[in-house]
Amino acid sequence: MDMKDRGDPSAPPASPRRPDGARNPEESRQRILDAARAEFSGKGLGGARVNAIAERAGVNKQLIYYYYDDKERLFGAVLEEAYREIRARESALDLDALSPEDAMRRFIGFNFDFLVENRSFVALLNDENLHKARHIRASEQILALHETLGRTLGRTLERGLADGAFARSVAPMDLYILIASLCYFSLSNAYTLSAIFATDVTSPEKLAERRGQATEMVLCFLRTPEPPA
Amino acid sequence: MDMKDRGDPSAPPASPRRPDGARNPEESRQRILDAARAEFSGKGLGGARVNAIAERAGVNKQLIYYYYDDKERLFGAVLEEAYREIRARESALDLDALSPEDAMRRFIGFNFDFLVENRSFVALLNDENLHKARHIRASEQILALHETLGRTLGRTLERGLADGAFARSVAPMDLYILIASLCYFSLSNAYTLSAIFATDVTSPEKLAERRGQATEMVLCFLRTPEPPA
Amino acid sequence: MDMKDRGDPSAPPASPRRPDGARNPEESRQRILDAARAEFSGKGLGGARVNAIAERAGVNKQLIYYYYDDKERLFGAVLEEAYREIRARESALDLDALSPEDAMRRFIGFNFDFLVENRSFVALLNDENLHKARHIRASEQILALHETLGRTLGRTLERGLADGAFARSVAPMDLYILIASLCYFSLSNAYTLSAIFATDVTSPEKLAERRGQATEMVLCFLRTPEPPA
Amino acid sequence: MDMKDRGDPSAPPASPRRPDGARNPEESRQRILDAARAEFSGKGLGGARVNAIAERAGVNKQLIYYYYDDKERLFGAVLEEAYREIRARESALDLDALSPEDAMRRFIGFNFDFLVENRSFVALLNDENLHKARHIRASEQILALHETLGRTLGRTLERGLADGAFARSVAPMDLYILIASLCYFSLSNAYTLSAIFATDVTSPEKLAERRGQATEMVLCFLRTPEPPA
DNA sequence: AATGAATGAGTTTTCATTCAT
DNA sequence: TATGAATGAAAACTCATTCAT
Repeated sequence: MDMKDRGDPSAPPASPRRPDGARNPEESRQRILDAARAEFSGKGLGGARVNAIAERAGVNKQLIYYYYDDKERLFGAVLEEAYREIRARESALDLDALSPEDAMRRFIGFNFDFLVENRSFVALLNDENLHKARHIRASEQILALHETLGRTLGRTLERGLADGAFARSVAPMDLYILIASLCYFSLSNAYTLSAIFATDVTSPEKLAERRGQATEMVLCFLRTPEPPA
Repeated sequence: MDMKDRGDPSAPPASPRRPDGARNPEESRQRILDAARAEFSGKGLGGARVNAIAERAGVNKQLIYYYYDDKERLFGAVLEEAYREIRARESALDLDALSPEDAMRRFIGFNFDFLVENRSFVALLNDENLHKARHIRASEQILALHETLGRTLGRTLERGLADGAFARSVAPMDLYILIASLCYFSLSNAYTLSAIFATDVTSPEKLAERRGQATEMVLCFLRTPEPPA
Repeated sequence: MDMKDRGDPSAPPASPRRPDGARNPEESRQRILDAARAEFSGKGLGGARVNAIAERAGVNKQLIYYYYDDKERLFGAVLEEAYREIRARESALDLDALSPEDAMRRFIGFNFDFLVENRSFVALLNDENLHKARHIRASEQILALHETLGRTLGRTLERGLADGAFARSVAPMDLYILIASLCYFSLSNAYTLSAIFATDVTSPEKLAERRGQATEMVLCFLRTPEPPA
Repeated sequence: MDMKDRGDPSAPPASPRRPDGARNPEESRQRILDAARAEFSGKGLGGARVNAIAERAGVNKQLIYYYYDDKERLFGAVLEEAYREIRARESALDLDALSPEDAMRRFIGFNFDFLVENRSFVALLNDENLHKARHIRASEQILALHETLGRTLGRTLERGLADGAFARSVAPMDLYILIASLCYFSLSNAYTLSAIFATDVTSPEKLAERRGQATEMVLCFLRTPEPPA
């Protein structure tokens, strides 16, 4: 768990030029993307300022338009990169190599940890929902990333049902949503919850505790046979 | 379950005047509040337009300033009203009159249903988190509303532990967060989830199913004794 | 010939407020319109600067948007007012009270003089043609103004044919276009013609001469029977 | 009448390279000029976009600056080429070989036809007038092209007066302007006229008719002796 | 001869807010 | 209590032009 959230690179390197002064288009693009992610996750699409992004990135504002056309598309590109990252890491979990229960623990733990360490992704998603997922739906890339999402989880589930580790049958999508709920909510709503309970609900201790509870909860659920209706 | 979400009153009554032509300050205030809620929940604080709110409310823009001083305070007032409503209904549940398990089912069901029927509240909270709960923290009223939040849930929990219905001890706040997670996430992230899974995750059927799963999950969890660490 | 071209009011009154300091929305609107006409006719729609219009009008720039929504619509409003003026004056000519030949002379003379004194109208029309008459076609008002345009000219023509003053039958629209050509071109192309001929083609003497020639030309044409094809 | 208007080459050849892959500076220059003419005549100097010109020409934007320094000079070059063409064709008419009346018919017909087939030239001139003929006056080449313009027409006029074909003495420049008026106006103002009269004033039939009328008008005028003042 | 990257100045437009009645 | 007029600051975006290769 050594990932770093690109969400808030407070100290932008002075210039996108290479030490030798040469231009570096690839780096420029990436710096813009990083700065945009920080700005968007902190202020939302509407609240983000293109000016601020340019400053954070240390590039001329117009360069943003040169590469990304407009704010909307930049937002889409940021989302795309963020999704690509989580899905890539998820694919690397190699759940099939673990026992169903361990695989499930690992999947839940990964999701929890990823969100904790990528708080900006949480903020991005919230905002994307405000905009009715407009950018996601416009991005074939993002949609393609998720075609296999249910698959891995589904396989683990089936293996568990087969070997008796699990006793309840759930649709993979539903299971995914339940898991994501438990990982996501206390981060997405960290500020309101903390205000209301007058305590920091994202302190390391609380997070550790909640990570355990989420895992437990899902496993309890899967282990218990569905009660007869 | 007959509550109506004030979130989107698309057709504003023609005028805040009463039939007899007299002015009606209370109604004006409320119309502004309703319009603001619709606008804020649809566009966020940053994306909402004071102009649009005035139009929705069918009042002059300046009247908004007359009553609410500025956009921020208007947002705060909207939040306040929304919180007041959910907490008031929650208090009316009379959990103590039910068996611990039934009380727990009722509490979860209520939360689930309330959010389903008040999608605008979900949107409002998301946005408030983007702003680091600034308005909530500034509102003594909202904070006061929550002083007893853990209490009722805690009592139910203790009753269940006492009579053997529950076997696991959780801090009421943590339990509340777990429950809220399961109720809230698929609504707050309905658009992104629906896009990604290429299906409507908030169809009535899916919602009913998820309501059941959330309840089951929490009860399984509470019934199962904590495994020895 | 005492009309004044509103095209270039170089010295804008300092403020749209009345001497007593009161606001004066009607005057504000008109000042914006006048300033816009000057700016548009001098620079074209694309070259005109909203800023410059605001300064000329002595009003806040935003007021322009308050009244006219955007630059395009402002341009349309300017066109509309200009067309309304020429057509109103034209209607006031009372051609039916004159002999056909005098009526024709008067019509031609009026058109010539109007354009000379409203050079900004000529510039406006040129620009509108660059934009494929987009604004005219969008304006029902302008279109309505012209429904009777051919009528008056047609009547004069017929009267002349009836009493033998004229010997050639032309469609009123065609006649109108021929007349307008002779009045319009040396004004619309004054700069290029003057450059090419290294002389001022719009000197008062030249204009007077051309006015006479245009009249003569049309009358010669109308008096001469159409040669057998 | 087989000339083609370079005004709107919508499909730019794929590349300025020759089939053998070699660079082709002369072609690049010409492609830029053609693209510029299309863009300028469609949008005006102010509305034209250097970017768009580059795209139309299929060359890199910077190449435009390499060859033409800036937008203004490019516009001047376009004008220059356009003027060169019309004057060259005009010189080739060989009016002196015809009877005065035929020569006059030919001159008028040529002007009419040239403008019909070079609508972009008309648009260019309109725009140049918006800019007070700045570019023409700056171009010695263009000015030189016109030194003899009045000459040919003047000779035809004199021949006609001498042999009695014409009865009216006009300054060649004035005659030129009258002729040009009749040829130019319904093209320069085609859109506004068509809008106002709710008909296409540049349909082939209308054009043919107007061509005849213009010729007739000028000849009537020249044949009729000036009335005593 | 030709190109992709980068920029600075400016443009329209938006928007919360205040003025004056 | 309610409104139409007016404003200043800032926003996104545009565009001709230059840099560096």
